Amino acid sequence: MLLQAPKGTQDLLPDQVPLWRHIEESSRAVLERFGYAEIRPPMMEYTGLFQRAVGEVTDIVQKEMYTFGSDAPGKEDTVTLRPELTAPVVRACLENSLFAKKPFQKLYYLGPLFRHENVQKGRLRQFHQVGVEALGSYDPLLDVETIELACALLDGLGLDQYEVRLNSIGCPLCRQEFRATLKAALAPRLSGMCPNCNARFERNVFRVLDCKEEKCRAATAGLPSIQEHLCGECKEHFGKLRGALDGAKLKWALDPRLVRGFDYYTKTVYELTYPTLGAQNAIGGGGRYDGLVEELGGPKTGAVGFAIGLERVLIALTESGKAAEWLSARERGPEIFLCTVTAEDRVRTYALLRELRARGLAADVDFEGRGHKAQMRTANKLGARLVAVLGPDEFTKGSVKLKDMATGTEREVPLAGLADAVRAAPAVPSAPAGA
RNA sequence: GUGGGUGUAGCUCAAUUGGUUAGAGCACCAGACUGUGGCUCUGGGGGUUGCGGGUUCAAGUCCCGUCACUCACCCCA
Repeated sequence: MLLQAPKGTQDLLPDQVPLWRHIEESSRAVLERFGYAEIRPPMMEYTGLFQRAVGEVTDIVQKEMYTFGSDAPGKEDTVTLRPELTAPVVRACLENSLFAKKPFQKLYYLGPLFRHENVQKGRLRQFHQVGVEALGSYDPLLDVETIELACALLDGLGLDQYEVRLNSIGCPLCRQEFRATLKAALAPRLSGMCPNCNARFERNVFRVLDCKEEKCRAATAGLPSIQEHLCGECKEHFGKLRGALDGAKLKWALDPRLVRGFDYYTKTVYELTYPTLGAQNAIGGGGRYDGLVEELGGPKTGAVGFAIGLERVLIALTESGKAAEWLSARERGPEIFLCTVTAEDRVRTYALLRELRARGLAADVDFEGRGHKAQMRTANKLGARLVAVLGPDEFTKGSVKLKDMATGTEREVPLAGLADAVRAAPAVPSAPAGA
């Protein structure tokens, strides 16, 4: 291969773009129904933003960022292709003083992110997320809203196999206490655990809890849960959240081992998983991050958010058959395709085409110099609703036969009134027949 | 970074113990009383077997190297 797209990137070809637009449009409709407004931060940010927000010791910051473009050697002005969007959104809010006008903001985003990591199923270097950030409230009901919104986004696409896993990882205070307890309990058992967990013990003890190794699971089986170590405030918040969630009749499961990768999460964390996604079975995830806005130099602000991975949505959509279902049901193709008979007809036909388009109709014509029959085949393949054949006879008589491709019936209309006739023709959805 | 799997036509895949001119389905193109799509039938175009080297009378097949894709570990959406 002489030419190839960079590893972990992909071309979205014309036949798959409609599905992406479907995902995007469906998402926007749901998001706006929930009162969220779109924000579009740039594709790159100064590197320091992510270092501060995501955390120096995370994998993302340590080895997955695309960083480049310093103006001068030694200066701290390199930029990084955004590996996540919570930090950029918060930065944009602060920089543009959005809180001054309105202390409570409900925002959503939809677009590509970049992480330099090894690819596998459901994991790319350039990938897409739809996500929300609700900033300016500590209300547990807001946590509930975001969870329900995440579910509604999947529901809106007909995805119904997801599971919601929920946990609270407490505030920095109770978490620190729990970390100490956990380490103390784990230390004597380390020798019997996998090398990974030994590394996690230093890096991020909580991760030890969701190790898949049998011996590690056994070692952590009887360990204390974070649930028992939450401070009063965190416990109350989580209690209210759970109560409200039960009221919503949403199926969810408490998972005391659930932890999230970014430093900024506090209290509520949750994850939506989907079967058939492979090892990367999370289709979305999020949580509360009450400390981040202040950490980035803003006022003390409560906030919750989540992100859903669009490539993973697409996998779920495809493997559940929903994608094929949607594709076959959708309308497609031009309203009218003009077939010519002789080469001389082509210029006059093109003039007619121009007129139809000017009247707001989706119209098309052959550009490959194909025969008449082949033009009909093209019209059929494109999914054209109507076909008009324009040969010497038609231009002489000043009238043309308009063929309905779904029924095969034809009717005679005056050439001058073609646009009106196309408009008036009953709009039956047309798919290529016999497929 | 590490480990497994796979690279043959646009796509999905065949090809015996190494043995003629590397095949099929789909897709594409063209025809089937010369101005009408789908369905059917007939015909046609299309391959540096990822790339490079080696063994052999002979390599898609065996060996070495390399590249790519893919799945998984780590981590995440």
